Amino acid sequence: MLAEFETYLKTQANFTDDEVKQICSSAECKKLRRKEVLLREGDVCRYKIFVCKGLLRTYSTKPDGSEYIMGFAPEHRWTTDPESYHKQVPAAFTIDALEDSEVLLWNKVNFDGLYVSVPRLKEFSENIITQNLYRSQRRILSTISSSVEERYDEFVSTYPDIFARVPLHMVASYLGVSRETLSRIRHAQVKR
Amino acid sequence: MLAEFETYLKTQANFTDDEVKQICSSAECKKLRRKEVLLREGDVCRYKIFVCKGLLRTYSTKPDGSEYIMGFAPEHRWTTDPESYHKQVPAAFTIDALEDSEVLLWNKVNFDGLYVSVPRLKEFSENIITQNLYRSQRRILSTISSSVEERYDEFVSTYPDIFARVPLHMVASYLGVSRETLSRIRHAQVKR
DNA sequence: CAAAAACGAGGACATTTGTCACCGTTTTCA
DNA sequence: TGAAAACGGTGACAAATGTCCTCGTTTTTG
Repeated sequence: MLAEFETYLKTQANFTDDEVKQICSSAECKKLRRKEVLLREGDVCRYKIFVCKGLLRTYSTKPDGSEYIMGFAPEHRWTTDPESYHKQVPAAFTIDALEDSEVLLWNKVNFDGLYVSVPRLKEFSENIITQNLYRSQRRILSTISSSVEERYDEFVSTYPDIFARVPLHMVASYLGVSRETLSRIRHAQVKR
Repeated sequence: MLAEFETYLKTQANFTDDEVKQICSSAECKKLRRKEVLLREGDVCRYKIFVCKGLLRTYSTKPDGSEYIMGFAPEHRWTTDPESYHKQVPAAFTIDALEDSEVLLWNKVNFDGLYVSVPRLKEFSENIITQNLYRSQRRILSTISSSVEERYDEFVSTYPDIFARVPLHMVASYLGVSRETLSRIRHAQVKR
């Protein structure tokens, strides 16, 4: 599991072998079964998470039990509850596995410790956060400026790999519409 | 104008006098008139921006001329086009002033240079970015899980200072609905 | 100061979307 | 493997929202 992460680190940023070794040494490997929960809403998020294999989902639950999907994290994506991790406060989101998955975990103490021995990790980490910010902003612009159909098409073409692996009702939730609405849109598209 | 920023720096993070001086010395002060454009969509965003006085707006324009408001930046808020600044690529957003404003600007070379002389600035900067990420995520959750009326109430109570200073049609744009829809919601509320 | 622009509201109507109920198929898992 | 759950779709109807229009007031600006 670590081997895959090592090649990721070397291709993404050009960390040295020694730096890679350091980063790996403070990671915790964890296998997740489908539906297994990694972080529960209300708990403090203890980890930064890197997905080696599989697919994670981040969502929020309303009192009536309905779920709202904030995002998906497939292989080679980092994820966490940023606010909970950063400030060590109760999490707003639940993170669970949509497929059997393999993840690497770093707790805050260990990860912050790495900043000392691997200074460049700080830049790398900031890059990851900033990328998540771009993604969020694009999604916001998309929701306030585009029709549901346009947003659906955008999702399919931007994340074809994810689209192929998640049920449609989760895509609907991600887009902020009902299952039925998404179904109608798809139906209208096949006719064309 | 710098005096205000200095007190901000000392209260927010506890930078030393010397660090504050360093940070200020590479800033560029700029006064903006209402409606003046600081960054134009398509140009490369050269600056990190700190608002000392006034109110800035970030928005995106569609080919038909319609504007979609990504956010507002009042006093003591940092703003920029993150992707454009970070990667020095054409900006997706326009930033202009809704009121006569005073801002401080740092270009990427200068700001990155500060990381060397003021190492703690890196943490501080990452904090700002992470806060923006929280904010974006809350907004996304809000749009996919709440009614327009709830989102309107949330906006008013979360940003009462901003709400009092921007026209309603911009709030509507920010929420992703038409002016008329917002008008109806407000009308329904006064009756209660 | 006066003309022009911006602003907020409101009505009428079409369109989109949500909700509810139901159905058949596929997948899951004990 | 067999029952149960999950999944995707559909129709009917109500509710929410967009669009287009007009109107009167306020604000801006030359």
